[in-house]
Amino acid sequence: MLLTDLVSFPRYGFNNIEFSQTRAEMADMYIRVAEEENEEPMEIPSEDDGTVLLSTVAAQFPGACGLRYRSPISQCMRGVRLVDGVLHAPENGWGNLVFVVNYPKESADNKRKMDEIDASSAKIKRGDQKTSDLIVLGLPWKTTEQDLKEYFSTFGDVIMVQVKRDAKTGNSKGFGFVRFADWEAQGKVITQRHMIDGRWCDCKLPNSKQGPDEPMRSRKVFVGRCTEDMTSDDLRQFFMQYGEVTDVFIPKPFRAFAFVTFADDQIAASLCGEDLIIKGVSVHISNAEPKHSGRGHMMDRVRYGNGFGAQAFGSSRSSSSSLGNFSNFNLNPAMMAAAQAALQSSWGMMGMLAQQGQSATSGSGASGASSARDQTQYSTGNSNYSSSSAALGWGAGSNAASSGKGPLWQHCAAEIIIPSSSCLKALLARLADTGPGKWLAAGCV
DNA sequence: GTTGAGCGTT
Repeated sequence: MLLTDLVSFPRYGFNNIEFSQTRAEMADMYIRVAEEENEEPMEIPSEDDGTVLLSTVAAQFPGACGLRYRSPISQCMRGVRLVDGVLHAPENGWGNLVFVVNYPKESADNKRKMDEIDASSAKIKRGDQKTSDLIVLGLPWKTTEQDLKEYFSTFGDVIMVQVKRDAKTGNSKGFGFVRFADWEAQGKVITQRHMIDGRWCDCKLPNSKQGPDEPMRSRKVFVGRCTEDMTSDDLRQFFMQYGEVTDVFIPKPFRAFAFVTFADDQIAASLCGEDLIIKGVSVHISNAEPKHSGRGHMMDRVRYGNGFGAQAFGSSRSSSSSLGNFSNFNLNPAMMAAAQAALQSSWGMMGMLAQQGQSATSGSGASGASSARDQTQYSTGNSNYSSSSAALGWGAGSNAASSGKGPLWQHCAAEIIIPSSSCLKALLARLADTGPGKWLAAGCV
């Protein structure tokens, strides 16, 4: 700390050499965070009570789900306590330790795999790294192009900004466009929200730049049974633990549901069918239906119970996903067998696949029909669905107990349709995360 | 109370 700092912040009085921090004094403190242990740390602001919000970390390190640090005593890496999106200081305060960002395992794995794939495949198609205009939604009326340029320049070279205005009055319409010179800047800007002149704004690929079949769709999940006290920040902080969250939408007025979009469609797929506890409330995750779709798929899906029956669409079309496209990922028989074995043995985590515990009355015909229907509905012009799809089945656990007592996996029955190899991958990744399934990941995924 | 706003006079 420089002398001038002491002058301008008199609370660190000269005679208080040790800077012992009371609560009040911890306000405006920064902690040091880095992507890797040896990299140059970035200072991240803490809250008034000395905690640090995970969302603050994620604003600088998109996708972050926690922090760790090397204990000066044990020399081991230690995790920072995380409760409801709030990071709590280690016993002796944050001090000058450098905290290292944790990323969700699957996300990191996927990134690494994609890197490997990129490196190994000679055809480096840099073509899809061209930037495009991004729409900026939610701008304050007063925001000018100058303001926009100033704000976005912190992410990279801005080569275009526009604020759309009413031709007659000249009033802002509350949205605009921005374009970056480089693709990395664009990627970062898309994956976080932006505080511009006092309002939170979202940056997205404009509709005109999206494929006709909206590849984003499969990265989005529907969150049912939300309560009114769940803010979008709550949801963002909660879902961050699974992977990078790029959007949260809560309809207003309150309607007891929300949408959460991930950067990675596999993470979205892997959550479908789950009941998760947020703020003490059980919410239900399922796939997000296309926005302006005709009605009627709900009935098809509901009875299959595990929610997988209808998540067929879009999953193999994520070619514009920044994290990759696994549509050419081939399932070999060994993997199929391994997956099936994993599912059949009672590892107790099948609940994650079929927590609904519906009594699984449908056979393959019914849910197959549902998938096929979804396919025709959403995958127009795409015929690789069937070639990359796979179905896994296992025998029904007969102990019904739909009351919710007993291990969740006992409720699983009938079959799970895995609509694409990418979904299977997501499943395997999650299986691998828990218990004896670990070998699966090492060997097969 | 389980399926969502707003998208470019280029």
